[in-house]
Amino acid sequence: MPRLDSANTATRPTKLGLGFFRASAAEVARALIGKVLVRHVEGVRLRARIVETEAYLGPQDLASHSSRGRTRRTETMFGPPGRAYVYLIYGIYDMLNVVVGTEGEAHAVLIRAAVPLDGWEAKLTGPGLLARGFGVTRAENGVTVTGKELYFQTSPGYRPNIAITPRIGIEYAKEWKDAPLRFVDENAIT
DNA sequence: GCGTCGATGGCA
DNA sequence: GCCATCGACGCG
Repeated sequence: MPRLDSANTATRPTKLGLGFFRASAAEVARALIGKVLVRHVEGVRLRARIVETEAYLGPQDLASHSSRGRTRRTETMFGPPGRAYVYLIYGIYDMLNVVVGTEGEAHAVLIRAAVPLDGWEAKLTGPGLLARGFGVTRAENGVTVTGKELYFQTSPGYRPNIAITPRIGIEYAKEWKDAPLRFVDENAIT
């Protein structure tokens, strides 16, 4: 009797490759719910299951930084997918995003919250705290998210219960403020 | 429990 | 003069 492949892959997390990030921002944002963010830094491995994301589209999306055009800050967004777009907000917090879609499109997914794994104690209940908890700062702007220090994994056997809502903190974005581009895992307590 | 507000810096 | 935020504070 042959061993079932699905039984194999169902027990071991696999790393998400570049292809995963070539889809639309909404698709990637939704697909990242329940996946695991992994960070290797200074000999330590940090892992957390993603429970909240938001999709930011190209220049037409008034909530997206790309709507202000290609500038020094947004340069990474307009680059190839599969890289981290990290910027400072309110002078205090760094935000971790992943560039997705195709190069030049400037679509990105904001990682907003996660649940720490492996006994790691951390508060990752918002984008500012998440980046801080993972030690991600603007120094990581432009690094690949399919490398050794920062990457995503599947979470075999985990089934998120996904809710879709408007994005947070973008009241200024006119007709885009109500766009259903925020994805939340209802299994998690937020 | 909820609303309000200050911190703090890069950006257009 | 804005912010893709957070936590502290004041209510009652």
